[in-house]
Amino acid sequence: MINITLPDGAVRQYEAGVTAMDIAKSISEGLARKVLAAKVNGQVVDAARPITTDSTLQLLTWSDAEGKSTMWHSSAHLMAEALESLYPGVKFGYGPAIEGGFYYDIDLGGRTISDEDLRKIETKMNELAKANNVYDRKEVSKVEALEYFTKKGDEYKIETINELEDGKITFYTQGNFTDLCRGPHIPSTGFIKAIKLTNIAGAYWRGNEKNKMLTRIYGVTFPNQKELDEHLFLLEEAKKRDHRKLGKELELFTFSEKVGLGLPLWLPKGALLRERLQAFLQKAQLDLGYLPVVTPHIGNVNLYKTSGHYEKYGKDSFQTIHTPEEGEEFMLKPMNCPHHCEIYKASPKSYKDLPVRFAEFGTVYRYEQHGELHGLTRVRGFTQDDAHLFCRPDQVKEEFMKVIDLVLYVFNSLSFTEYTAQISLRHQTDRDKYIGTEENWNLAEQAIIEAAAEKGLNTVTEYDEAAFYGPKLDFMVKDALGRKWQLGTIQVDYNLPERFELEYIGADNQRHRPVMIHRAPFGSLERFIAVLIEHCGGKFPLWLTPTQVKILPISDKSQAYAEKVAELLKNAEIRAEIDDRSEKIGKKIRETELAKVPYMLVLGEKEAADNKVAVRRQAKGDLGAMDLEQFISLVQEEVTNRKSFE
RNA sequence: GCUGUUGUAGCUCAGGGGUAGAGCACUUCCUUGGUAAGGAAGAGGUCGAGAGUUCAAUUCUCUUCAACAGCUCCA
Repeated sequence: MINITLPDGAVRQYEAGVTAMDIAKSISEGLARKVLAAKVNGQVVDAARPITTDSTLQLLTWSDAEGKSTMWHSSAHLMAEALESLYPGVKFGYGPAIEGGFYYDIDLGGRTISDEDLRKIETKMNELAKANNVYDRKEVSKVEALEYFTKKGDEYKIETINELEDGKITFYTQGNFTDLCRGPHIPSTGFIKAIKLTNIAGAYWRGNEKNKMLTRIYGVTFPNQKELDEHLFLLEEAKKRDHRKLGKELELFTFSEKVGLGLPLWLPKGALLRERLQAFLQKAQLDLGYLPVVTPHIGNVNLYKTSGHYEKYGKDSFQTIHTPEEGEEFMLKPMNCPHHCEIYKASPKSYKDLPVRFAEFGTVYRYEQHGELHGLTRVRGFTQDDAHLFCRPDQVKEEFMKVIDLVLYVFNSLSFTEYTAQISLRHQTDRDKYIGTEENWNLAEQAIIEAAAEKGLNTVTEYDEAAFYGPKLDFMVKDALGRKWQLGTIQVDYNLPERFELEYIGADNQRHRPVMIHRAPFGSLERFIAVLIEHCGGKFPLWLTPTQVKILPISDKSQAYAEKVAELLKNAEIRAEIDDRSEKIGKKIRETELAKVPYMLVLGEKEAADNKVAVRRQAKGDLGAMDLEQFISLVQEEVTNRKSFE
């Protein structure tokens, strides 16, 4: 008999060789129907794997992330089976589970497939799922494995097997399909109840563009139809909220081929929204002792040679521009920090002056590959809400914590309530790509880890994600549709102060080197606004929205009263517009609703006579008539408290 | 940058080897209407750009530019 410890701490005894599925059945049949895989002593395995020694056991179901990924991985196999039956001779690359589904890279031997084919493949998959074939695991020798795939003529699998260690190779078979696979898998295909193949794309074998381009088919599966429907609904909703679509509809920004790709043009409404965001952050920063600075859009190439950016990114930047007479070289500013370092150097600093915090909404230009450009989230010219804090080594942690507070204040003010932070450290072994000493790196990494812990942030730690000059703390927010976005960033930098030979005079009357912290709560205004648009679906909070109130006179007879109301709103610093077209009120309301203007004031002879306004809230409807003063205080209260739309 | 798909009016889209289509938006006129589309008339396009095939190309072919999806990249 062996002891099995369950997650709640309960210990049960079973015969050696018992499987997770047996144990599930011994607990309840209902549970057994839901078990997709098991975690035995921390390792995810098939529910049918015999357990031979005392172990801890966690049964994995659809509600566990590992349960989902096991199901999706098995779904990739199911899709492969369907493909093989529909397109004999197809060869298979990799077919993993990914966040939100799975894909399989396949070589169709010159054949192409379309969206209609996806429906055919789905149908076949459903058929095979209903057959409820078991995913059967088999250990094979390297020779056997090679023999099998040589016979099949699948060079991709052969290449993969050649890199595997003999004795650790397993095959999984379901129905008529056998694949090289480490596993684990769900018990049988019948657990897959709802299938959607989402799209087709090209992908290089092993992600290397020198290799052959394979066809990648993406899909997602669920244990019931309802969850698939919800998933499809979210996809629809995401499409509706796409910031590129809303940006056009709400007249926030545009692009012009003539101006250049990746260079957004802000339309008046978008520009005003942007300025309000800037003003909001600027006020918060002034309160926290930041000092505004302004620097030019170009800088002498020597500036970036000093900073190290030229060496690292010069080839991938916009090329330098030259003065006609002297032949001096300038670069478009890819970063604000070198300029800020020079500002720091403009006057001698005492330890009493520190920390010094220079803030600038600095527009930077970076060459991004053509295929990378995407709406406002990936552009070639963008404005960072940048600041650089120069402090003493003993101030790093405290400054870092203050920045964390600021970032969270910004998120909360914009109703991003779910966020995590990623601590990005060096690669654990490969350290050639970093600038700076081992000692400084260790100090910086430690400061971040401690500050994040003391602030009680929900963090994940990633190695090999640090910038070349220092470790960082990146904030990821979850938007209203549950999608994750990377926004703000805080980075410790021991490198630039060294390169720019920044100094301060200490209490000991000696020269010391300050530490620099880069930080940007929004990251880039462009990207942030894109995320904000999608988060709120274009229904901006009242304090940010371009037009707060639309005044809708019922007919010309109410025009004079409408103008009077508009004047009073303007005096109260409320952004209002009058729709004075000779259209019917129904049409004006419809258009204002679609333009997502939060408040409408329907003004007719009745309101004029009573000196009132009839208030309508976007998406909610008629709120009834009230005194104008009452409406103004309603709006002002909502603005002051930075309420989210709903 | 690579692979695939797409490019027709300001927007959303239909069409198709022989004088270019709709709805919305726009302009003018009529209408003065009470909480999600009142009516009429008008204007608006080198069918992304360049070349080729053809008597004839917006339509077919090639090249190119851009957008979209994915891959690779991201200070």
